[in-house]
Amino acid sequence: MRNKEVSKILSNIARFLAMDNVAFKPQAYERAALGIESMEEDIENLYSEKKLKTIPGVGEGIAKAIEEYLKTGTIRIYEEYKKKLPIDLDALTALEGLGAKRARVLYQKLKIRSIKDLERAAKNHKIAPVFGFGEKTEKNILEGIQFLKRDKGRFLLGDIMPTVKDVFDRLASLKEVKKISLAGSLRRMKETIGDGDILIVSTFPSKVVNAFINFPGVEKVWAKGSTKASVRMKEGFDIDLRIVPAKSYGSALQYFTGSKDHNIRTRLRAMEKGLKLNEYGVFRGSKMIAGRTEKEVYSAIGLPFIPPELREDHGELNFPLPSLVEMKDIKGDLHCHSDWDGGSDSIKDMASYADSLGYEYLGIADHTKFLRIEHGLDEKQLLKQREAVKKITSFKVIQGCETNILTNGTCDIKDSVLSQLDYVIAGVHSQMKMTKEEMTDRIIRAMKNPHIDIIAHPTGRLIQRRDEFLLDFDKILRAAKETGTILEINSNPLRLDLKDVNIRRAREAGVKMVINTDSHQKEQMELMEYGVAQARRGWAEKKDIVNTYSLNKLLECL
DNA sequence: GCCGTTTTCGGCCCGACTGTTTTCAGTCG
Repeated sequence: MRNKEVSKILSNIARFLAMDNVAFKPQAYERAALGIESMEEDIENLYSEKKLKTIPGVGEGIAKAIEEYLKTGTIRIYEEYKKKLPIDLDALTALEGLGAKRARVLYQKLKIRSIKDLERAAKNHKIAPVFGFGEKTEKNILEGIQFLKRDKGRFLLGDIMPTVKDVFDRLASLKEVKKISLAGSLRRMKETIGDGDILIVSTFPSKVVNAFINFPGVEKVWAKGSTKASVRMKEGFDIDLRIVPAKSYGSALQYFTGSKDHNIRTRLRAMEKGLKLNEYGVFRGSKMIAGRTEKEVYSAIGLPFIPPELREDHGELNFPLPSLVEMKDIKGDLHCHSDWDGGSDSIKDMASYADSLGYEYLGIADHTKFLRIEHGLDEKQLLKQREAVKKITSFKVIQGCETNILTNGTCDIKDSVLSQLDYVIAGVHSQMKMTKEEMTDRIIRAMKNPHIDIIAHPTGRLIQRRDEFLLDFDKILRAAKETGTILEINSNPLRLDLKDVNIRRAREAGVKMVINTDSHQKEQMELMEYGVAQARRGWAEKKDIVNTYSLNKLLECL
């Protein structure tokens, strides 16, 4: 399958063409790249069947280019462009405010190929004198480089959300704000976020903008106008505010929520119906026929309301949409730690917190003995804890444990004790760099232990910190299905493991999942919303998630 | 370069903002 590489090359050609001010071809190449990226069939098969031109966006010229690439491994015009402009375009244009055209100018005038070259030139004040650049641009470039270095430009959803919610609440309380919503990737609940987007309808935009740029925590104002303002928060990320007229609120919200690919799809769908969709509304000719609400906008182009979490151009326009799991469906949290291990709160306090969240039950699953650093419990302590749990009558607590999957796939607690607990979670906490075969076998062996019900954070990733284990995930799914093992969706914003695409694969494989917070203190139970959001991004329905079940049904399946 | 209920030529999404310029290009979303 070479679809990805073909798509990437066409997309790069598009950028080169754009730099050359070639008209319309860039969009054509970009569109073809998009068409190839999103199609199911193998492009090499299509080529051998002489069906390249059936790909949307591919015609005579691009079909020839694809043929050239599949035959020779390269495309002549692409090689020529690369020779003419040997620059790290992806890295350079990742800088806020620097696009392809100015990157080209910088190469031609200053031989800048990389971020390193750029930083050196900016520090030596070589950028500002270049025609079209200036003092401010040079300063912005330097700041941009610092920003990229520090945070790679993206933030964890869970890190950014509390601050944005605070700004959101402050805005919402202004009497000049009539309507307000989150937008962008934050509304789609992506695991990492570039910046926060907030959309409002206001009777007095300038007043709102002025209030916004003076909120506590605002460190720098990038831009302020009558329809948008953009600031850097002291935490290091940006928040963009958009002000739109009420009659366009729905279309603007749809537009600014994205994703970009979803928007391209919806616009194409509108065009097919002889309509035009933009951030101002849905238009037939010059007549506006929808725009006030998102529902109205989708309906005008013949679509049901699509939940923001699904708007990734992953088929949401074509499939019957799932009825997504919601926060209110969650009846309990099965992966919480107490002060018996490294957690900070007593089982009783954890239980009353779960009660306050409106849950029906709480599962305590403390670490076991292999994890010394977490004060893991041994067999004796687990049985003792079991007695303690039984004494709690104010709220339904069930007892599990989070046992360790050792390198050979066995676990660190005897089966004779595991069998006495209400359920068992198992997770990999050591030796994470194994080969794909070894790690896959290790986890599957654990799944085959009849006492093990749930695999915690199955792929082991820490977002932006640690890669997933090497795993044959299809094999894992088959084993989970065979053994009836439940895969965890860990809600910790650093983990979100399973991640959205894997949740969808699990769901399609008929594997059950559980959304847990892995709380080590009671307040962390609030992280559930991030896990639910990822489950929604993975198209999960209530029936796919076992902690939406009532206690009896849950115990039956554990 | 692609595409077609505006159909084989002529249009392709486009408005806001910034920083540079001295009326606009580049970038972003």
